[in-house]
Amino acid sequence: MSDDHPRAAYARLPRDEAEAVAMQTELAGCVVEADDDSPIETIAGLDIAYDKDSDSAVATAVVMRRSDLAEIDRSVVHGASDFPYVPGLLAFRELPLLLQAIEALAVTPDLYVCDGYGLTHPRRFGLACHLGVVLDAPAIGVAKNPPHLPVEAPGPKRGAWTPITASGETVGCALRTQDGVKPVYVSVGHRSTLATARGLVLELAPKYRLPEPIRAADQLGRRRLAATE
DNA sequence: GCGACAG
DNA sequence: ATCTTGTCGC
Repeated sequence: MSDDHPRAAYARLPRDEAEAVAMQTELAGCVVEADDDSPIETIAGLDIAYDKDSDSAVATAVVMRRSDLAEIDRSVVHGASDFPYVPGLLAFRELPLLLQAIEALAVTPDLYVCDGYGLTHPRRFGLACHLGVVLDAPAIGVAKNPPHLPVEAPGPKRGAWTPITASGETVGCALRTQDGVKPVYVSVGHRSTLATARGLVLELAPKYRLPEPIRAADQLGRRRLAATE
């Protein structure tokens, strides 16, 4: 990313939905769909848990060592979302709190795994892309639900996958991480290729449907939210 | 043709 | 996202 685009500006909240869409359309050009040279040894899983009857939320980040998936760092940030959930604009709702959780970490992870889409997005700029571009760091997206695009179901075995295409371009893939379990939807966020992202997600999900860093962040957020009530 | 799209 | 525990099955 060049210096004429301050990262802080990318993280600011838009005044309305029209401006949000304009921001995404412009920033989509910043996404780098290629792997870094440096190896990925630490991975951060990110998530936000929302209180059922208030506007409070808890953003969590859990960093794991790639070699044995042991947790090496974690952070929890309590706050509230200023932006409503609007399909296609999830990043504006979650990014501010997620960035705070990341700042609270003691270590800088080599890769961020987001709960949601990366390039699998109407304007090819989902949460994982936005986060990756703002931090100028490798990021990928893992969603639990499929986009409204034609996707063939991958085979029943762990590791099976099918591409997700939009307008003739590959924007992600459906990946079966466990035998006979619903697939997850993987896409590039920033500074990664889909093949790398797919391989990593499979590697990070040796026992459950979701990658371990995401599972850990998810559980941590739920527990902290319940403990706060 | 329009609308449907993560959390 | 959230409401929700145990239970049936491999």
